[in-house]
Amino acid sequence: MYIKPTESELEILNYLWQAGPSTVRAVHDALSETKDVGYTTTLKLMQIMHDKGLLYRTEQGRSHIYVALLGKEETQQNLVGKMVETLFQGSAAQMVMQALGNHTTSKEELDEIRELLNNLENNR
Amino acid sequence: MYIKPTESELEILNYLWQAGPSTVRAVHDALSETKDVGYTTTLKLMQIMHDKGLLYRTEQGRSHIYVALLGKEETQQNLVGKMVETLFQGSAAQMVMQALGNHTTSKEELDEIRELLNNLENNR
DNA sequence: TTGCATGTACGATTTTTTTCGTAGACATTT
DNA sequence: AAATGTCTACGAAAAAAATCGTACATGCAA
Repeated sequence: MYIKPTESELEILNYLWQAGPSTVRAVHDALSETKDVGYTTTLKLMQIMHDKGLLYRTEQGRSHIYVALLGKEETQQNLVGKMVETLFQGSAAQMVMQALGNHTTSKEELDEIRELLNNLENNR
Repeated sequence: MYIKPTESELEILNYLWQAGPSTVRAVHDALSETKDVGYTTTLKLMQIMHDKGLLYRTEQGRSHIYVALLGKEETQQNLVGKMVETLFQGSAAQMVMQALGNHTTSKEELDEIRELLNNLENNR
C-alpha cells in the first residue's frame, strides 16, 4: 500500500526533490524561511519519515544525509489522481479547466499543453 | 480566512453538492457504501461542520436538513490552487500535464480543453 | 401503554499529526 | 580543560481529526 505523505512531510519531500540529498539542517533552514518551526521538530519529522520508509539516510560524519525515497512525479501523480477522483468525480478534464482557468499561464506553457493534447490523441 | 475542509468533511460536501439538501441519514447511507463508519460519527462530523460554518441547517420535523455553504467550484478552485502552489511550484501547466498524462480522457474532453486553451490565449 | 425505530446532543476516547524540551555525543574554540 | 556549538535520540505534550457510546426525545406500531 502506498503511504500518503502528510502536509508537513510533503514540504520536506519538496525540498529534497529540488535540492537532492540533504542534511536536516539544510532542510530546516529552507523551511524556516516560510514557516516558524523549531529545529528538533524538523529533525523528528524526518526521523519519522525515515521510520515510515519515506526517506533513506546515510551517516556523514556526525550528521545524516537524507534522500527522498518517493519519486517526485510518482507522488504528484498519486496526489493529483486522488484529487481527480475525490473532487472531480474522476474527470481529469474538469480539473484541468479549474486549474487553467484561474492561474496565469504563459503562452509557452499553453503551447506545451497543446502539444501534449495532440500526442494523447495520436497515441490513442 | 478560508477554512480548509478536512478529508472527511470533503466527502460530506461532495455528497451534498451532488444531492442537494440532505439529512444526516442520507449522507451517512451514501458514505457507508464505500466507508465503514458509524452513524453518530457522520452526525457529529456534520454538527462540527455546522459549528464551523461549513454547513447550514434547518429543522425538518424531528430531523435536520443540511446544505453546503461552500460552493463546489469555489472549493475545487481553492484546493487545486493550493496543490499547484505546494506540489508544482505554482505551475498550473505542470499539474495539467500530470493529470492528463495518467488519466484516460475522451476525445471530447480533450477538444474541450483545446478550446479553453484557445480562449485563454485570445483573452490575454 | 409499552416497546422499538430513529432522530439529536454531547462528552469522551482514540488516532494522527505536529511540536518541542532535554539529554548525551562529539568537535571546535577559547 | 572548560565552554560553546551542533548534531542525534527520544519521550512527551499539544493540537487536530475522527470515532463512538450513552442519554434522551419523539413518532409509530403492536
